[in-house]
Amino acid sequence: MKNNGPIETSCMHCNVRLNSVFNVLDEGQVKDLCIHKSCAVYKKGQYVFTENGLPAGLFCINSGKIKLTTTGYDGKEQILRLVKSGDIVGYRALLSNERYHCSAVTLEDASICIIDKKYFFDAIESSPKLMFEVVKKMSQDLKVAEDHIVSLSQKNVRERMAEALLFLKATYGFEEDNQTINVSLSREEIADYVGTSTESCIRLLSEFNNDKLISLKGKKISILNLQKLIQTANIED
Amino acid sequence: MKNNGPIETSCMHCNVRLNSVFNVLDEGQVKDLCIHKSCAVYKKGQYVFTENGLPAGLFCINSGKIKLTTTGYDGKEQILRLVKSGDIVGYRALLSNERYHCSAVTLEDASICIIDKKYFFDAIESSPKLMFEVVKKMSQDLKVAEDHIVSLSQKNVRERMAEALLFLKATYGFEEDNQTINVSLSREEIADYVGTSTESCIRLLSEFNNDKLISLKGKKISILNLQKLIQTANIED
DNA sequence: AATATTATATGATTTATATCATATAATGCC
DNA sequence: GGCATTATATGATATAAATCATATAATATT
Repeated sequence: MKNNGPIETSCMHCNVRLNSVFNVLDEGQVKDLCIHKSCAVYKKGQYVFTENGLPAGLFCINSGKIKLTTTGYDGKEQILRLVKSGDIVGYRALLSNERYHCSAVTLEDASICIIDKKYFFDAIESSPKLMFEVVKKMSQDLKVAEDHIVSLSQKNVRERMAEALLFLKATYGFEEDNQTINVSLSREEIADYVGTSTESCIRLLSEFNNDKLISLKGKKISILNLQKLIQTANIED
Repeated sequence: MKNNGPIETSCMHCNVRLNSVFNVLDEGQVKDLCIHKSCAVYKKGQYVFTENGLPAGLFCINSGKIKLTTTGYDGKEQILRLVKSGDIVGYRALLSNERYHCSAVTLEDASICIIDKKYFFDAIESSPKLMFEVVKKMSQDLKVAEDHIVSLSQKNVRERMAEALLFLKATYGFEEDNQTINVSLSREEIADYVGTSTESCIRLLSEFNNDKLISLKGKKISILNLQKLIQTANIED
């Protein structure tokens, strides 16, 4: 049932302005852009692009959540970035004219546009504003990556686990109850982000649960004591 | 004696083309650029810019080696990037209009140009080629950072140490003897890159030395058995 | 619905690596 | 040149976290 390719849909209903980097474009530019993009619907677990593939364009997430993963040593998966609606993905390889060094997989059903490569390059060349937006996006991703490096180098697993929960909350926000993190990841996926074993991940979540920092209901994690979670993460401020 | 500020020198003797991103400029553009940059000589250990500072321009390394470091938890230093002559530094914060999130410190005496901020922005706006060069640079740094994340998440200290030596070799190359890595870092600095304790770093270098993978002479490290070091690093290929 | 498969959970054990301790070598300083 | 400081080295110990093992719960599959 899975991985049978995305279902193409009309592009008329999706609003490209959703994607923050395009907010700098004016009405005419957006209209023009829409001609050169096509939308597709992806089922949960489908690949948007894969490691070592060649970029054909820029992907814009209209709805749904995406993980960017790379295959590490002994085939172990590493989650590099987590992406939400409004974000662009695949811009790095596209801009630097390289193959993808990671894969993009949907974490839930998603609607994603692809903007034609040639058109995108024309667009950023003619609109410095747009170019700066994309540059800012990459700059932000670089900062996040380097923060992750410091965390992995200097923090223990417990601290990183608490930090990861705060990161998930910051990225995807809460559900209507104002405490449940609005994303469903398996314990293994969380471990693949934190850089630990699945067992250690499960154990620590259990501990946090026992300590009433969080509560667990299946894959859904609720933050009960934000202050204590921040303390556990050992965040400086 | 240290940190008494860089000594300003004439800009006439330094060739901006050294800096790879500027290779795409033509003769006239280089000449123009030279008017808007100023060179400075730094002693070993001096700060080029510091964490939380505001960027005044783009730094180009004419000669010397630089480390980009950030202060982690409990004040522990993390080395994020290592830079050599021809490279640019401080571009991330400059482009995204943010404060520096890391400091740049010279590892040896260095000659560094600073290109005026306003002029640099004009230059990249008028020259898409230059813009793309800078974007490629950031893209490369992002890739390296994400590779580092995978390594920190999935490899043990021994593997990361071997990998770090290969990284130092790839970055700075060998001396004339074709085996001595052309950079002098303290054991603590290497540990701050690898993400381990100074003691573990010293111990592992000692081990590699005993196993004839490398040889040690003060801060100078020579690679004696590249093949075995690659194996130890557990590099896939 | 029944069975197979995968995900979550938790205990027991091992191991890598940090930490603490102390010694020696190298470097900076008056 | 001699003294202080810092860097390197190595041993002993503690401990965080991986690994191995097994059980149960939750999902898929037929």
